[in-house]
Amino acid sequence: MTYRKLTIEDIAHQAGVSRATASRVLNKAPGVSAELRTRVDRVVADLGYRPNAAARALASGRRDALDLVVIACHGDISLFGAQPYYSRVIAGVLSALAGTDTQLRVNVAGAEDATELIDRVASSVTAGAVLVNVSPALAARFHARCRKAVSLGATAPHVPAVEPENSRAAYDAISFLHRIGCRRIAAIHGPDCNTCAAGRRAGHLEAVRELGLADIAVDGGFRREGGYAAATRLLAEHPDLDGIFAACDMMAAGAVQALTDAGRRVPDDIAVVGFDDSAVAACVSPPLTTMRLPVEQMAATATRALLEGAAAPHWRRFFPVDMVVRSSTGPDAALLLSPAPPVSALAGRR
Amino acid sequence: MTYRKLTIEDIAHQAGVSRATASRVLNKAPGVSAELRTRVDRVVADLGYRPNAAARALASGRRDALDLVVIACHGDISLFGAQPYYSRVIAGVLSALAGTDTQLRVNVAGAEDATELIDRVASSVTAGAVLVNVSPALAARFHARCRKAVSLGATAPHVPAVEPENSRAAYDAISFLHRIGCRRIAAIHGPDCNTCAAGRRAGHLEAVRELGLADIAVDGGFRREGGYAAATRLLAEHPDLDGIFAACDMMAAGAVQALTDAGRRVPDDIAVVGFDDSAVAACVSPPLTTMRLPVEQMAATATRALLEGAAAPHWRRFFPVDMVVRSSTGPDAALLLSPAPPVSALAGRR
DNA sequence: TTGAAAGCGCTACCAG
DNA sequence: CTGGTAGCGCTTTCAA
Repeated sequence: MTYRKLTIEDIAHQAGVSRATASRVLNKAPGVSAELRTRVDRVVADLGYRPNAAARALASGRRDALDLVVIACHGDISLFGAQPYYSRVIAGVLSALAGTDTQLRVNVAGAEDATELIDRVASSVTAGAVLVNVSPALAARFHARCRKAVSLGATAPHVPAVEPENSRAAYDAISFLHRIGCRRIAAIHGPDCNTCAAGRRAGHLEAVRELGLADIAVDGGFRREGGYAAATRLLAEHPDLDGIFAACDMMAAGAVQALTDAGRRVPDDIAVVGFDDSAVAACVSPPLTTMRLPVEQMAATATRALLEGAAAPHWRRFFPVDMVVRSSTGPDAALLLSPAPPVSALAGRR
Repeated sequence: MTYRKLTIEDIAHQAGVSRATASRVLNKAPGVSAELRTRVDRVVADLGYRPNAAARALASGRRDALDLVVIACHGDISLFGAQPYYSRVIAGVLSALAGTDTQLRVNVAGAEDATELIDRVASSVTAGAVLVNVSPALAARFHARCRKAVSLGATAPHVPAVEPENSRAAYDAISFLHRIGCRRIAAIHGPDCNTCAAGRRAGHLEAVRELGLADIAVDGGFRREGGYAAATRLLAEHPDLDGIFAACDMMAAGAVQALTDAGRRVPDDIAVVGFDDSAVAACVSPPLTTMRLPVEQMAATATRALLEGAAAPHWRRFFPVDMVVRSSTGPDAALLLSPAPPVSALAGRR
C-alpha cells in the first residue's frame, strides 16, 4: 500500500473535474450535477481520500474542533482522574458531537497556568469552548476574546452557561434530612474556587437558617480523603451529629467510612446525603442517597448550543437536580417522598 | 476593546520588520538579532497577538495534537462516563503533555463506526495516537496507515504497546485467594472484545488449573450491575463459594453488594478481589483488595513514546500490576504478604 | 452547472 | 542576520 499524500487536486484530476467542483461535492454544496457528484464520490471512495483539516479550517475559517477547558483547582490535575465528574462531562460532549465531524480537544491547566490556557484557547477556538470550573473572572476574559463559550456551572452574568440548580438542591437535601428527623446536620463542602461548591454552600446556609439549625460546615476538597477527615473532625467537635450533607459523592463515601470506623451506624445513627449521583454513589455501603446532577445532559446541551450558535451573551439553561433516595438516609426514607406534600413543595422557596 | 483579526503581517509591520523575521521570533528560531527579537516580542505582547493554529499547521505540515482513540465495546459510549478508567487515561496523557504545546484530541466510537474512526484518525494524525480498547485487527490497520500509534494494552505483535501484566496479575489474585484459604473461587470477567479482560481471563484459567480448582467464571461486562448479577447467579449455582475475583473494581463493588444482600459476609464468608484500584475501590465497604493498574503511568509512557518518536514497531513496555490489600479479603490478609515467601514467589511462574 | 483564480495566515527556502 | 516570496490544501467568489 502506498500512502502518498492525497490532495483535492488528485481527486479533481482523477474525476476529470475542477478543484472547485470536487470541493463542492466534498462539502455537499448545491450546484453540481448528479453525474459529476457520483463520479467524484467514487474517486474519493476508491482512493480513500481525506481532506486536510488544517487547510480546510484555514480556507473556510470554519469549525473543526470543540474545546473543553478544565481548570484544576490547585493545579491538581490528578483530580481529573479521581473525580468521575469529568469523564461524565466528556461523555456528554461526545454524545452531542456524535455524527458531527467536529472533534473534541481537552485542555486542562492548574490555577497558575489558567490565564495562559484561557488566552490560548480563546485565540484558536473554532467550534467553541465548554468551560469547566473556570472562575467567573477568567470566563469573562475568555468571553471578551471569543464569544463561542459556554460555562458548565454558574459564572459571570453575560457568559453563556448551563447551570444545575445547586443552591436549591443543597437546600432540598438539608430539608430532606430535617424532614426525616435530623436536627444536628453538618455539611462537608467543596473547594472555594468552585462555583458549584459555592452554590451548594449557599443552599445549605439558607436551609439551616430557615430551619433554625446550627451552621456546621467544613471543607472536604471534593475528595474521599477530605470527606473522611471532615467527618472525623465533625464527629469530634459535634458528637451529637445526626445528619451529614456532602457536596459530592466521593466526600460522602469518605464520610460514611469515617462514621462507620468511629462506630456510628449509617443511617441509624447518622443519615448521609451525597451529591452528583456518580458511579460511586451506588457502590458505597449503604448506597448513597444523593442529588442527581445531570452532567451528561448539561454537557451535551452546552455543546449543542455552541454547535448551533445559540449561545448568545446571557444565554442560560437551568437543570433541575433531583434527589435519588437510597439507603444512606434510612430504609423507608423513600416513602417520605411520594406521599404529599413532596419535598420540593416543603422546601417551598421562590 | 476591538478584536480585529490580528495577523503576523500586522506584527511585522508594527515592529518594522519582515514577516519572515516576525515568524522566526514567534518560533524562537535562531538567526535573529537580540534587538529585533525584543522589539517583535514587545509588539506581540502589546497587541496580544496569537498565531493562527490552522495556518501554522498548514504551512508547516506539523500539527501538534495527540489523538486518543477509544472504541466503546458495544457502541456503548456511556461506559466512558461510568468507568473511572478512561478519565485516568486522560489524566495520564495530559500529565505527559503538560509543558508541551501539544493538545489532546479525544475520539470515541462504537464498534460499528470503529473502522471509519480508525481510518479518519490515521489519516490526520500529527503527534500520534494512543489506542484504547482497539482490537488487534484494527490496531494493525491503523499501524499500516500510520506508524505513530501506541496501544494501551495487548494488541497485534508489531503495533507498539504499553501492557499491564494482566494475566500474571489475575494469576496472583487467584493464588492469593487460595493462599488465604479459599477453595471455591469464581471469576467475574470483562467483555470478550477487550484484550485486558482476555489477559485476566487467561491468568485466572492458568491459576485454577495449576491449583486444581474448578473453573467457575461468568461475564460481568465491566459494569457494577453486571457484577451484581454475576455474583447473584454464582451464588445460586455454587452456594459453597468462598472467593470471588472480579476483573474490575466496579464489578467487584456490585458483587460485594450482591453477596451482602444475599446474607453472605465479606470477607468472612466470601473474600473478594477486584482489579484496577480505581476511585471506587476504596469507597466500597469493606474496601476492596484489588490489583493496582498503573493507568496514569501507562498512558503517560505511551504519550511520551509518541512525542519522542520512540515507538518503533514491536516496541513494548510492560507494567507490573501490584496487589493492594484492603479488607475485602480479611482483616489480616495483609500479613500474609510481607512474611516470606511473598505471593509473587509463591505464584512462581516464569 | 462548471472552472479559473484569489486568497486564508503562516512557514521555510533562497538570495542578499 | 534579514527580507522577499513560493507555496501548504482548501474554499469561495466571479465569470463563463
